[in-house]
Amino acid sequence: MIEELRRRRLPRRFYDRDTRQVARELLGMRLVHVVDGVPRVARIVEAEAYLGPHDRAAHSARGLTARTRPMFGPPGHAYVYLVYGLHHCFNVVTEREGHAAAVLVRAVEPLANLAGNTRGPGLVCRALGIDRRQSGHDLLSDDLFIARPARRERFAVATRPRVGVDYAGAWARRLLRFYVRGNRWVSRP
DNA sequence: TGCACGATGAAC
DNA sequence: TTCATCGTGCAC
Repeated sequence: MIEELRRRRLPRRFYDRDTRQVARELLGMRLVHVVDGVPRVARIVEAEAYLGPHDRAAHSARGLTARTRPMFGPPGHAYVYLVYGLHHCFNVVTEREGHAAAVLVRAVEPLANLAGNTRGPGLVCRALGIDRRQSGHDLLSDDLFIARPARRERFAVATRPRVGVDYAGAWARRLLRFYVRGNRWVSRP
């Protein structure tokens, strides 16, 4: 199964595009983390786009720091950070190097070797075994990557404001959160 | 060196 | 609605 998933791994050019487009198309994709030789597999059902330094809700809006460095790097890499001192959030870096945009994976549907709740970004990381040691990790690697499903899946996409960014003024009201309509694993339908 | 504050989750 | 909990970023 793991070789099949690796064959369907998304190429660099998938990530090197408009961040909203990437966020929307990430829905339905398989997020895979191999832990102790066991592939944990989940279907992405909710994601948020963070457009770049001009986006007041994005971490890159406060400039390049040791923490946010991966956001400023090439697309197709992980950006993982700690929020509220206890939860990790997994992001996918998008667009050309230097653009500093990313997509936050907010919820996934468990498919294989996952235990527990996955409705929310902190819970996604807990279930998949992701923490900030994975920040900067290449998503074209063999142990942490995103793959296409074996067959096309049809679903409707809902668009909403992002969660937890009220401090960002008008940017908080932008419709940059996408999820699979009707999916029971979405964190906030 | 100190301090205010989260791209959250769980309990009440 | 409240609170846990600590790395980060920026003010002294």
